[in-house]
Amino acid sequence: MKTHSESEENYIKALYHLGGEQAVGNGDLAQRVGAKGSSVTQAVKRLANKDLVEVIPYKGVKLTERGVALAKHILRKHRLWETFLVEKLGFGWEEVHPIAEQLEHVQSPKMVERLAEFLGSPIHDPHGDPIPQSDGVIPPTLGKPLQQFSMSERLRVVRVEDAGPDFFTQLDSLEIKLGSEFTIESISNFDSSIELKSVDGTAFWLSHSMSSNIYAIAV
Amino acid sequence: MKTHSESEENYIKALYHLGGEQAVGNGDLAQRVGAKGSSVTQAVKRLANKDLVEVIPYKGVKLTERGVALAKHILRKHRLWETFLVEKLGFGWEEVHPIAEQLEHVQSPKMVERLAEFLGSPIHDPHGDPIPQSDGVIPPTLGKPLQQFSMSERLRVVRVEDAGPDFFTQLDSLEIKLGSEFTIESISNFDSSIELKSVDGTAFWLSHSMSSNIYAIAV
DNA sequence: AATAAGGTTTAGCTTTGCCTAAAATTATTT
DNA sequence: AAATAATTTTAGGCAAAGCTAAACCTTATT
Repeated sequence: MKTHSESEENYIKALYHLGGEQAVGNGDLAQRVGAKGSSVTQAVKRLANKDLVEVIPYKGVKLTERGVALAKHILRKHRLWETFLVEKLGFGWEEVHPIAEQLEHVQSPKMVERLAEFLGSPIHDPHGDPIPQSDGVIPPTLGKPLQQFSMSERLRVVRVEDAGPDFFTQLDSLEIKLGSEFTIESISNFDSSIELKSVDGTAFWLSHSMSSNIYAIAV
Repeated sequence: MKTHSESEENYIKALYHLGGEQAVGNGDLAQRVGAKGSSVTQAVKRLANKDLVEVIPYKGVKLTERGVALAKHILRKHRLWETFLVEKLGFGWEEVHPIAEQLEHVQSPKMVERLAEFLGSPIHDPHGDPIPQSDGVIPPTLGKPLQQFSMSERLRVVRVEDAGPDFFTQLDSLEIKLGSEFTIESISNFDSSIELKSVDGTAFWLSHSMSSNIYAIAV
């Protein structure tokens, strides 16, 4: 496996995020990597030369098999490092993303596997997102948004969307963590906000925009 | 503190390694960073613009105060990561350098301090080299080469030079680690090789080239 | 079907960072 | 002190990656 520039890896990541194995439009990709369309056209040409993507001019770009494998590997590193930062260094889940974004480019397969082992071979990161395994298998993405639960259901939070720092701050102040359990106390017909009751009996309301970024399983 | 490219950081590191706060010649720097003299001339111009070095054409380059601070900070990161890789991930001391070389460029002061704490605020890395502290103070470099000890002296290994993978392999096969204690059993007048006796009684000979890269303190 | 709008590619420029070859400067040696 | 050797800088190229503006396809609208 050759070595790739950070820029290249960022394109691969973006492509995987946007389309998985499907084709992605130039514009969407440009937006995602924060570059102009013309820069993207050039970049994907370089990637096509390295057999990481297939390009159909004016139509779209698609990861090759090799591209998908690379994307998964980068994602694996990213999520393992996030886990490290939270579990071992005591970072909050809202602050790890930008650091992991740098760490994910460090090249050392051996280190990645040792790190995974050191962390207890986790299959979900601190946000509940699945960590691709070394063989490329991706563990299940758990949970459904809180709105999809009904009155009186008991649930456990298993994943949160990365909806920006303020979202995480709000979660923290409500003491909502992965693993927290609640019961649906009531559901507003007016604005789809939800009232949750925690195990210790305290109840509180969650706006729709909050609850739609929180995923849980019935328990 | 602005952000610097990896190339820039490598020049700063090299400059610090070669001359500390003293001026360094273009050629030596070129050799150290693995580039041609002409590339170095350009690179140091860029660094001078950022006020990290002072250049006197045809004479030499010297780190500014800011440059020295940056160099120390990079070295701190490098040695903390080496410590992490050995202590937490179980790497051998011969394999951590190239990985730490990548990790040292990751930018996050907070992570560095958390990492140091996580490792127990070490002041020496797995090779016994001092880890610059967050305030820039550099702990003492311990030990003197084995040749400088005399017959019958009892010593403790506290540092080894990074003399390449084969050197480390040799150390490992002789079970010489940081902290190992020996007595000088004999010293050859012919080739300056040294016979060491370990605490458990086994004795063995060390060539001059081996022993000159091993540093110890009397104990 | 023709045209306007929108997205994509090409062309040409910029910076970083490296290269080789030639010119310039400093150091060494006779 | 002059000549030669060694080192350093300048000049001119190249590739990666970004940009803007202009040209070029596609798609949607009339």
